[in-house]
This record gives sequence, structure tokens and C-alpha cells, in this order.
Amino acid sequence: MPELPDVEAFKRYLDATSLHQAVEGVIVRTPRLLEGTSKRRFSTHLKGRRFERTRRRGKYLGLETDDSEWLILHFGMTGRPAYYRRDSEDPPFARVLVDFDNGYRLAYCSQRKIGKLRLVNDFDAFAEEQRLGIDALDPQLNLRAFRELAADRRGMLKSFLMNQGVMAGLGNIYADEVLFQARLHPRRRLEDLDDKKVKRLFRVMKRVLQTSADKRAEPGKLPRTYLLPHRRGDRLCPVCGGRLKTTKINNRTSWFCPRCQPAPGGR
DNA sequence: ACATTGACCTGAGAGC
DNA sequence: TGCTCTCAGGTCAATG
Repeated sequence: MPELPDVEAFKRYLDATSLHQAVEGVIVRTPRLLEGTSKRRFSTHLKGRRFERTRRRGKYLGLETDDSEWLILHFGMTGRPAYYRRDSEDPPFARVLVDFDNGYRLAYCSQRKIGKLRLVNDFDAFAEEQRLGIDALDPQLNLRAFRELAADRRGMLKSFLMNQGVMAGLGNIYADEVLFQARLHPRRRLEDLDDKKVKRLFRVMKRVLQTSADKRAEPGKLPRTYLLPHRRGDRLCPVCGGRLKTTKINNRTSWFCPRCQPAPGGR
């Protein structure tokens, strides 16, 4: 689940629930999720602190504490936050719990334990260390900047969109969605696109991410022409009704419509 | 620089 | 129903 639109939805959720309250206690049930810090250090650092604001870059979400540290969350493939009264039952796979002084609890849930929590003192420096590219929804990523990113590289469109070091935020699902909406085959090559197609790819990418984020990335609320729900559903193209196909790229399954997204070289 | 593969984890869902 | 197997929205490292 957690690609840019999902993480943006998480951000808004945390903004609405978890800011400006003192942390009373921390429970780490799955220490392996902590990166670069021990259970003890993690807990003592957060205890007594308040989260004052959040930031997102790509799939990373940061919560800034009132002593200017950052709790950085990465949700892996199955992670999500949950905020609820402490006396009610924990949701499934609650791995790290932050208890606030208002009786509520913020849980980092993750079925597959692929994901990380860490403490850093500078959000931007952290992003640099991670070699994270510009956030795909950053307004500074305009058409001109996008063209420059694209001009430097080669390779399959799908790989380009998913490369976090170039642009941060798109994962397997949304890369497929963008390519579907742009009517471009995932195996087409970046260096083969003319200016017009690069522009189309850019505009479609922005629109898909913005629309999805605003719909809180809920599949049922996305436009009916979206590919996303059909990969696990009827496997039919929502535009032409034809059968969708798959192909493996970067060891991930790419879904596409062979009629709407003609293959490079026309095969 | 790019493509491919496996490893990390666990369980939902498909297939028998 | 119950068992087995495959696969899953991410990232990283090793290899070609």
C-alpha cells in the first residue's frame, strides 16, 4: 500500500490526530524495526516529547518533536499508522506503540515487518543520506525540471518512475497507474520518448498522484478509469474492456493493457 | 548506468 | 475443510 499517495494520506491522518500531545510511554514489540537506535534510546528519546509537525518526502514520513528531532517512518509494503483509545484493542500487527497523555495511542502497524523507524536530527540531511530524489509532488518539480531528470538517463519507463534516487514516491502500483493513464507501455524506453510524450508523462504523473492523494488513496474513491482496482479484480481494462497483461520488471509484476499501451516496436 | 535476482518477513488467498 | 504454494504496494546488495 504505502506509496506516495498513501503516505500523504498517513501524513494528513497524523496531522489530525497525533500532534501537540505529550508522549507518556513507548512500547517496542518488534525491535528489529528500529534502525540505528536501541529500544531503550528510542523510548527515552520520545518520552515527554510532543510531535509538532510532519513532513513527507517520497515514501518517508517524518514527525518533528518539540526538541527538534525527527521520528522517521517508512512503511515498507504493509505498514500503516493507527490512532485509537489506549483501552481499546490494538489493531492487527501493531509493532511499535506511542502512548499519549490524553489516553490515546499511536501504533505503527506492519504485517510483514518490512519497514523502519528511526530518529534523526535533520530531515533534509537524512533524505540526502538516503540519496532520495525530489518528491514527485514537489512544486519545484516542474516540466522543465522533469525534462532535465529524464534527459540524463536511459532505460525502461517503469524503472525510471520507480527510481527513488531520481524522483521519490512512486512504487509498483502507481508507476503502473501513471503509465496506463499516459498510454505508455512499461517497457518503453525513456530515451525513445519525444518531447510531447515526456510532457504527457509528466502531466499524467502529477495528476494521478494528486488525485489519489486527495482521495486518500482509497481504491473505491479513485476515478473509474483507473487501472489500480482491476489488477486484483476482474483483470479487465477499465477503458477498452480488453484483458490486462503482466510482465516482470525489476522483479515486480507490471500490469498493463496491451491495447491501450502498445508495446515498443509494436509487439 | 542499467537490468536482474535474491534476501528480508509474514500471512492472505488461490488451487487442489 | 485443510493443506500447500505462490505472491504481495519496498529496499538493498550482489552480479552481469
